[in-house]
Amino acid sequence: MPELPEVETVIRGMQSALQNRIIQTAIVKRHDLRRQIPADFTRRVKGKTVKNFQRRGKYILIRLSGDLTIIMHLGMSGRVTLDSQSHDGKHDHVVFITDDDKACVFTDPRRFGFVDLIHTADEKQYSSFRAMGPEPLSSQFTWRTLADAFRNKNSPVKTALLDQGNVAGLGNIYVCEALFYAGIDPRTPAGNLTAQQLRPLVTAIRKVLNEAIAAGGSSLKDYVRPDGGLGYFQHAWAVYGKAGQPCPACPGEEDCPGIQQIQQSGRSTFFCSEKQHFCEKSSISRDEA
DNA sequence: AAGTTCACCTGATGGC
DNA sequence: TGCCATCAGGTGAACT
Repeated sequence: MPELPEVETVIRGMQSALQNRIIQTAIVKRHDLRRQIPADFTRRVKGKTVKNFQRRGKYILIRLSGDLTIIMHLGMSGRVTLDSQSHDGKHDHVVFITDDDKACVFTDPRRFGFVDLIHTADEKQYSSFRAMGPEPLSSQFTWRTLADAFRNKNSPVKTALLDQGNVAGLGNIYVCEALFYAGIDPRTPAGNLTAQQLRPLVTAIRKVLNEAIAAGGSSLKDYVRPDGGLGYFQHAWAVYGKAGQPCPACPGEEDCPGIQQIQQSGRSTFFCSEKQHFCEKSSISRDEA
């Protein structure tokens, strides 16, 4: 399920349900997720107060009393259920019981996600965060920072945007969508892009993320928000998962081939080659960079 | 060294 | 009904 908008939706749900609650206990039913859950996890979080929540890229940070931070990642199939009525499902891995006797359950069939616990002071050194790029919805993210990150890169802009070291939180869906709105061919080498293309790209990234957050994320497969409601941004996808369908930007135009699907770095890319233009390397891009 | 492929794991889907 | 192949929102190690 989870790219930045889905993670943000999960955090907002957890925040309203768990903020200022005390963790009575945390039952770890399986330690062997993508990373091992620390053996002393339960002992260390028991009795702690949930202070607040933050997001870094696709990672959920849960601040506890005692200067501890739970780091949670949803992988491909991770879910969080609040006020859960049952937590004995096959893939229910961690259950938090709070002082209002409610259960918050972390479920992840594929176990690509994980739950970890660190001292808050060690966060900057945490391996996942050390080389992570700027938050795309922050003022730190500009066409200039993207230009710096893309300089001399030959990998396709689609692949470069998925690299969390260039910009944090983007995944396959929203990269396809953003490149569509920016009118950029996903096969363009990242280093070829000029300010002319990078400005609308930054705008498009912010637009798709903000709209998806407002819609409660995209519900794919059986993903639901922590409160049980469905996100509905999947209905707003322009290109993702729409191979063979008409391009929404050029309906009825004879020279529009419709949405095409290709593979890039082993992942599906959806785009319209009529609306999205390939950018040749220009001397201008080198001069500006 | 940058760029690509693969492995990690389970479930859903579709063809035969 | 079953069996097999393919695909899926992510990440990082192991290749070239």
